[in-house]
Amino acid sequence: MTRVRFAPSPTGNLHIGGARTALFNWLYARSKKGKFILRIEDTDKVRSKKEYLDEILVSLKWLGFDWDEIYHQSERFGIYREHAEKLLREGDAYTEKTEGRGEAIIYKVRPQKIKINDLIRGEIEFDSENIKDQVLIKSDGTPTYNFACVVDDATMDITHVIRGDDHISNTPKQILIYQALGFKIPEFAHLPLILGAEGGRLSKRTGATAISDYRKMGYLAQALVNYLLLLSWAPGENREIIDIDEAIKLFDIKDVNKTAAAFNLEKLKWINNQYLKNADTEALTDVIIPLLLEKELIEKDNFDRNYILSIVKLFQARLGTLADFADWADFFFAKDIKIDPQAEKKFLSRDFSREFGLFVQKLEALDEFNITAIEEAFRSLIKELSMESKTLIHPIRVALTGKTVGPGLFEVIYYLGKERTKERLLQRVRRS
RNA sequence: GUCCCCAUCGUCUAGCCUGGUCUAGGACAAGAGCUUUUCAAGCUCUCGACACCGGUUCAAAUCCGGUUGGGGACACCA
Repeated sequence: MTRVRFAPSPTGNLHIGGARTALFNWLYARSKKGKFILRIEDTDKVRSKKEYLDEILVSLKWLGFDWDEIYHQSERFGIYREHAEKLLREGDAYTEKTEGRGEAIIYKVRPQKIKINDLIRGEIEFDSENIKDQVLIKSDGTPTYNFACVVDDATMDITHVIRGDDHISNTPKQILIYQALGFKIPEFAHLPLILGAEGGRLSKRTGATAISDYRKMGYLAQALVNYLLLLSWAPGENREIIDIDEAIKLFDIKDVNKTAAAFNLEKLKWINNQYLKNADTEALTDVIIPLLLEKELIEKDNFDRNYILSIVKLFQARLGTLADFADWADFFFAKDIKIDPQAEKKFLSRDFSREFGLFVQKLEALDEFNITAIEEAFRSLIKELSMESKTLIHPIRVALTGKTVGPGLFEVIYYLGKERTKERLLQRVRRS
């Protein structure tokens, strides 16, 4: 039975890199019909925080990575000590006393070559002469990362250790301990790192890194997972949009790339748009409503869901993120619209009192207020005024929406309704 | 400094294992145009890469070696 694990440390939020490691472990487990185990590496009592743990679990669930078992290292200190004492008895480790502190247990590294056969990279060889003796149990009684990791992976029957590239140099140290303890050595697969846009380490400066931040920014979990997947694996046949169930079928750890990949927000946004435009509009409306409430564009228990649904439909194909909706469609909900100063300057610096006034009259005269009728009214007006349609369309759009971009004008007018359209246009009419 | 990993368009990648079908394919971004109602949607087109040097071979993006470049690790952090 394949057993893999994701072992986050609750000393910070779940970030892009961690999510990617979790993704490949989870994907591997599901593709092999094995188990995905979550292990919380909370041996650092000072830096580990409950709120980080909660955030990590919520983010993993949001991404859809359900786990089969969960363990906390802080509950297993006895197990680590037992194993360390075994090494002590067998002469593979020694103790060292530091002033003012307790006694540390240290593993004695003996000369040898260490080979690992990485599932992604092939054979990697190390010489133990480059490895110092390893502290197993610190003088405060807590285990070190490399030791707890080995004891846990072995006792939890982990068959495949899939983790970031940055752990390659930990691997020989850990193999030494596996051997000393007589444990079976698991398979290793080291994933390439994700770099920031400028090639360096992924940091706050190169964009938000916490998964919860992407959620807040309006990215869909499926889109984020899809993007992360593409960062070092390709489904083939030039496909980019792939749902997780299909990825489970096609995934093979051997196909994972060796090269570090730069994180690119533009592409993430594009993928997010692909998911957004294909999303079920009803479901999309339900996730958008809370965002509108938050922005106070609608009031709790006092909004027309069907109306919101029709507006969502209007914007769905062009949204980059969910947050874009509130920014782009605000004029459908706000009482006082914000006019973009640039737009005002460009399209409303001249007086359109006459044109707007006449257009309002045309709209008033309509028997039926629908998109076709509105367009016909507009077309007849520009004909009478011998104007080009765009010279009037843009000013009207800015007066109604405050923006230079948006859905088709006649749809905007229709969904805005006759009253609000009139009101916003007449605000621009100077009485003489 | 020592050890380790990596190297195809600006970015993500396909191809590499099993050399010829590669004047290297796709996507994002960028640029141009169309959509005579905008673009932040759609469509069309353009720009753009096998890091370098040597070797093996009839033939190398593909195999081998080196150089250069990038990244990572060297804690009683995880």
